[in-house]
Amino acid sequence: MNHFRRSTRFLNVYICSLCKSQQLEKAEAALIDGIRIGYLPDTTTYNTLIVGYASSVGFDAAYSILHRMREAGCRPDVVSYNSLISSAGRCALLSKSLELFEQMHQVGVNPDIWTYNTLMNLLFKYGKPEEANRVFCWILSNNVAPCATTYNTMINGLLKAGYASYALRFFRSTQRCFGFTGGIVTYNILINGLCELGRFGEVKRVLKELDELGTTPNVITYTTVMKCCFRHGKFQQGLEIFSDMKAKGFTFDAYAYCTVISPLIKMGMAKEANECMEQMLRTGIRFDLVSYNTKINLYCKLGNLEGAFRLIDEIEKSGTESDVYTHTTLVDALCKNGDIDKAQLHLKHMEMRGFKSNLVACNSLIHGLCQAGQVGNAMKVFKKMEMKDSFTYTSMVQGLCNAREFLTAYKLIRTCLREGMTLLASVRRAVIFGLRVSGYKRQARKLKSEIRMASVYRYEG
DNA sequence: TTAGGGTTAG
Repeated sequence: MNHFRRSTRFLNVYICSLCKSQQLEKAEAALIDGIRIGYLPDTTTYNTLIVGYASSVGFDAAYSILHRMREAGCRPDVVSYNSLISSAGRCALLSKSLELFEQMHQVGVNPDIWTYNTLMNLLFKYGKPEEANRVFCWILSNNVAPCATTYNTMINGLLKAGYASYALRFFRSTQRCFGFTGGIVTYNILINGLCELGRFGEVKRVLKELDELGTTPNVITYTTVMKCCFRHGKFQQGLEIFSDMKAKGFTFDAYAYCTVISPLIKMGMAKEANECMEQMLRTGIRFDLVSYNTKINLYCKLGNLEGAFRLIDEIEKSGTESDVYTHTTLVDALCKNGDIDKAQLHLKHMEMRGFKSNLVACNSLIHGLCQAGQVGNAMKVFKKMEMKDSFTYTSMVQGLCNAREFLTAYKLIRTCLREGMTLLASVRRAVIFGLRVSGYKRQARKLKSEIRMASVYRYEG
């Protein structure tokens, strides 16, 4: 008996390593070979396959393992259900996750703290913070012991839902009532959430608290603060953090590299970004989709569009699906290159592949059409767009000014202001100047005063 | 089997 148990354990370890490297066919073959020579698969074997199928194929494939498991006489346990609940959530199937939670009760499998943590996380992720909070209260009232992940999930979810003050109060109360001190993960969650909300004073206080606790910041802490600096225009400070990380000997992962490469591209420092990318390639890091998208963006900015398109094949060969970022980056590059026809063709290609029309791609197209002097065509795209933002209006108004259609630009800019959006100052000035020199002095005065009023309103708001 | 950082447009 012990012999079989030990052998099954070896079989499970082997199947697990195959699943992790996405070799599902080999994992299935190992299972068949194992049975043939008398190593009976157990619940852990099938749980391993659930995780393998969930990460490489998808929820349905993972769910089908549950039936195979029962047919083989193995009873699904809490790990089987937790893995499936999590997989359904990753595939945007929240109702399926909740269904599986119900099913657990019906078949007599008791949920554990992992089940509740996963559910809470999914409820926050899909915009249901009240329900996530109800799960937390349920945990407490039913004497299930929360763990660090439970508190961290609550803090993260509350911050992402915009309840920063409540998240901080929640953290303080877990410290007081449950003796939860919080570790580096908690502090990283707090720093990231507060950075996203622009509450830099509190970020500084949290960083100080981390230091006082004697906890060493890790690569995630640094990456988070660095991104925050770049996002708020503090490029020099961001680059200093990057140098500091190198000096301290941090091992850079794909997240850290992408965090620094993208702002370098944005700042027009393509040469430096390329050096950083080459460094990233030298480390042999496995490229995931975001890394590939960053590389595609870099190639586009270096003018290597052919190389950028070749990278799509590389992505697909690596077994990853390209996404809306991949294609939108290419549409923008084609527009900037003046290849408007190719950009429009690529947009059609995106639609055929099931990508919905997206704001960024339309904005790039409007900008490209205006730059190419096709203001009429740009206006057609503009009118068809269901959603517009300040980028849309800025490009369109700029295009109209270049075409000396100041009255139309005047009407658009007023709509934009009414909707509470801002335009680049240079574009606002161009419209006012254009109106004046074209003899529309009254409209120019009116617009100037409306712009002033809108800025006062925003300031007071 | 659960929680934290990275990608596109004016």
